[in-house]
Amino acid sequence: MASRTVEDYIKQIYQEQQPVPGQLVSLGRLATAMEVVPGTVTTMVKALAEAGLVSYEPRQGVRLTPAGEKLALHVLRRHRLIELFLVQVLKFDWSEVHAEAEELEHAVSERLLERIDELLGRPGFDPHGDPIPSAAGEVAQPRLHPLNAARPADRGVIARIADQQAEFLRYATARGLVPGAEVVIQSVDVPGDSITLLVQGKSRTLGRAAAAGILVAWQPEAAASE
Amino acid sequence: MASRTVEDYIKQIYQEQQPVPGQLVSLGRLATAMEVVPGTVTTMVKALAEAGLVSYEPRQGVRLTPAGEKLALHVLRRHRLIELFLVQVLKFDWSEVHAEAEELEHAVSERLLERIDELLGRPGFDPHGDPIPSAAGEVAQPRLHPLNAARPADRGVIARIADQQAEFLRYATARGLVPGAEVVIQSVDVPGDSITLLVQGKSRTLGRAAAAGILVAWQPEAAASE
DNA sequence: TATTTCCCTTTGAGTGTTCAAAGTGGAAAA
DNA sequence: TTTTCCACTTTGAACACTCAAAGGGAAATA
Ligand SMILES: [Mn+2]
Ligand SMILES: [Mn+2]
Ligand SMILES: [Mn+2]
Ligand SMILES: [Mn+2]
Repeated sequence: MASRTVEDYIKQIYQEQQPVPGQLVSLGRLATAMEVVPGTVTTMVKALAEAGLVSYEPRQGVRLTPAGEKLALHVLRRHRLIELFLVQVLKFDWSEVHAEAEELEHAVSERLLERIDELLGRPGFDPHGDPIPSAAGEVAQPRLHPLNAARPADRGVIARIADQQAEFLRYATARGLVPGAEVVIQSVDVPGDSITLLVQGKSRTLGRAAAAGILVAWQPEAAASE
Repeated sequence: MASRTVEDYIKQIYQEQQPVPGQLVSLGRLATAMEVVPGTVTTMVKALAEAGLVSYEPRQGVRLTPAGEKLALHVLRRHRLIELFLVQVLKFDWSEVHAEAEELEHAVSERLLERIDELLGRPGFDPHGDPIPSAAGEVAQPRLHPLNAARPADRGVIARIADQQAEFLRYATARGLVPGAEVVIQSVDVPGDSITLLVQGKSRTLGRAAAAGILVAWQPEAAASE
């Protein structure tokens, strides 16, 4: 059985290499993310390589092996199912489930996870819109785009909040910027570094940086073919 | 924060010294219960004493300090609330919740525990009839008696199953011997080492050893005053 | 009283995870 | 080309937990 520490390292490597699967993750990046000194990561990564979970290229970085990726997806599945369970069954706010899931993901048995999955109706996405890997390790990858790349008159549905800091999630909730909400872009102010959009009948303006944390599935424009 | 290991040792010491609170628990007993070699317990107990959780009398045994007892009750509260939650909300069988709770009791936050307690309606007893300590550390101690000490015509309600091995719990379930069930003693066969009683309209016979694992709250006899 | 026995303790060692601090490789700057 | 610099690695040590095996205390037995 992988220890709690190993599970967290593998999950972190998966997330750091997400943008470009198969990409090398530098150990410095990992050290920052795991909040340990660089020497600790070097030691740990050698152990992970020994266990066959990563391939390690000294001074270049690490990347997950198939076994590592399988483990990462299992941990992510636990994490995200637990977050959804906490929100739907125990009425937690979506801004406070992450820390809790970070612990519980290492403690739930397969049997309990299966019960939770069943009770929730085999959901595909967690409260933040992140896809929940299936028990077999498959992940949905909907084509989403950050709000900051939108153009006026674009119309779509918020699918995912990438910035999951508690403060940002509370900010987003207060403005109706939650997965499932329909949005229409009203204007993009390039010099002003902001974007204005219509959500739930209200006009909202937010900066580019904030907009970058919100991912939208755009509706295909009826007029523009191809 | 007490580690998982420390919490388990302290809980075990509490349970071993339960029959006579304040009693010394021998390290050998503890080694058997924790499934480690005796030397490990000696080392660990010194650390627990150092942390102020137990008082250690070399070659005599250990006993919890007030701080140790407080910790034990907190862990037991988590364990028992989790067991009840698994049975009531996730529809686990009461014979399979123990192992799960043994892990989760170290992973749930105070906030999550509070939600569970609230959702369950601040219950006083777990699925096996064990009292759930309050957040303040108070435990109900109903006066219960083992079935093997019953006399013919005694009448009462099963309150607790002390033998919590999965196999015994399934055996008990199949015969209606569960907390809340009314029982009337029909006969006690001393040479035959068995006892016969009426449960849910059915007559059941069980051996003394099995009867000892079932605790009953007897109804005061109407006829006998004093 | 002398001996045996059993439990408990001590010692030395190993694993997993971490840090502080010193050392090194190699890309980038000069 | 040479130097500088930063990221990475190495080394030595600590902490929590564990075991195997040897040593010791004192109650029970003879
Ligand atoms: Mn999360
Ligand atoms: Mn975690
Ligand atoms: Mn239990
Ligand atoms: Mn436990």
